[in-house]
Amino acid sequence: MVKDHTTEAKIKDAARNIFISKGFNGCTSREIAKEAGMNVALVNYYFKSKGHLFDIVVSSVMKEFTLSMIDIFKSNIPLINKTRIFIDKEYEFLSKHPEIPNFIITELGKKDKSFFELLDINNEIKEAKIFEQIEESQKIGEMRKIDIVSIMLLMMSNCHFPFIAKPMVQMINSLKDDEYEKQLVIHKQYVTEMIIGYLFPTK
Amino acid sequence: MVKDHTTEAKIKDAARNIFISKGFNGCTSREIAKEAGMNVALVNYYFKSKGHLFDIVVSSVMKEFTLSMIDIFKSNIPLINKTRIFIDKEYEFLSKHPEIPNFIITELGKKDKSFFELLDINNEIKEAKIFEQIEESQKIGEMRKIDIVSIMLLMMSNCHFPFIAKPMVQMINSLKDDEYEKQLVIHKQYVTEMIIGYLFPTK
DNA sequence: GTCTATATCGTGATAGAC
DNA sequence: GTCTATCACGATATAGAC
Repeated sequence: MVKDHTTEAKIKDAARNIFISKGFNGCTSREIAKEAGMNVALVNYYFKSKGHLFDIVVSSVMKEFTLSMIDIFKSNIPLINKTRIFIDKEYEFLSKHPEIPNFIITELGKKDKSFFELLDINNEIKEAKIFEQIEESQKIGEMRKIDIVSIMLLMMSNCHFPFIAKPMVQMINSLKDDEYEKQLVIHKQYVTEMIIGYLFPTK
Repeated sequence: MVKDHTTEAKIKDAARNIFISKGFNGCTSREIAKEAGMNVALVNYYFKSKGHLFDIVVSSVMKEFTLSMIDIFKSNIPLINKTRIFIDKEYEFLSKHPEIPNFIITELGKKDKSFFELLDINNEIKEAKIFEQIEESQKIGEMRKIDIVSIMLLMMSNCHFPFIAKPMVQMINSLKDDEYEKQLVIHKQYVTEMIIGYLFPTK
């Protein structure tokens, strides 16, 4: 996404856009080259092969995606506020990059799944001390006692699905793009209210 | 899914399985023919082209998918029970066909989106009188006053996402397949509790 | 209906001129 | 570095034998 004007960066940006919206098998090397304003040969000159270029894009996108998620965990604020802000930031990020979750899920289902080792997201999360914060909040009776995986599933389900399933939901309800955008703004409020109310019943 | 032994049915079943798991561009006609135990020529003899066969499979899958969703709406039971049963049935259906939502969403993003006209799901839903039931429940103060699209989004988010994002969630939490299955059973309880609690605050 | 053989085209990748 | 031209391969689709 960086606006660098080197040839290499132009190719990578074009590849990113096309891979995300069409997937690896849904596009051709020539298409990427054309989007970048050049020839196929240059793509292979800089990135050796389509597959190699794809791997680079996937790593880059996944890094951006996971970092955007755990970024809020690092801040030193109360858990209940973190929860609100997390939902807020997720909707903000996904409004800008609505195709990324689908891209990651789809391509993750095929590949050899060794990307996450490379990204050491686990270390990043542990560093954020979010687990301790949840445990403490549950101990003092502020947060409902639910395992961490289910908490993550609840949060991600209600943040990501509205973006992932946009074409399906739009079609079922005959909604235009701008109507669906407005719906999302409303929906975020409901989601926040529901999740906070469920995870923190005393508030 | 019908176990018919005609050649045509064998091809359609094979195509269904492969298209759902790999997508249109992720497989070849030969692969489908081989899975069906025959030659490429026969596939085109019965279905004219790969694209035509794909359209037939998509229509069939979407019909099955939408009917499974609105089936529960037709029954003549109280709304709160319908809500519980809907979640139950969705998890049951998705456990059997975990790849279908992703398939529909992905392929829906590309195509010309005229499938739903063909399926007249709208008529089916209206026939089920679910809208009137929701309106009535909201009027008597039983159900929280939320628009129908957001209600649908809440339900689908929490039912579908855990299946759609399985590879991602599994990877982040280093869960094996059987561990994730157990997680889903637990999660369904939380989801039911949370949604019922939010949509029907007085209960 | 079912097969083998083949026509036609598009794709990934590279060689080689500039 | 950047281009044109080309190779090698695999894909869809079909013709034609049985």
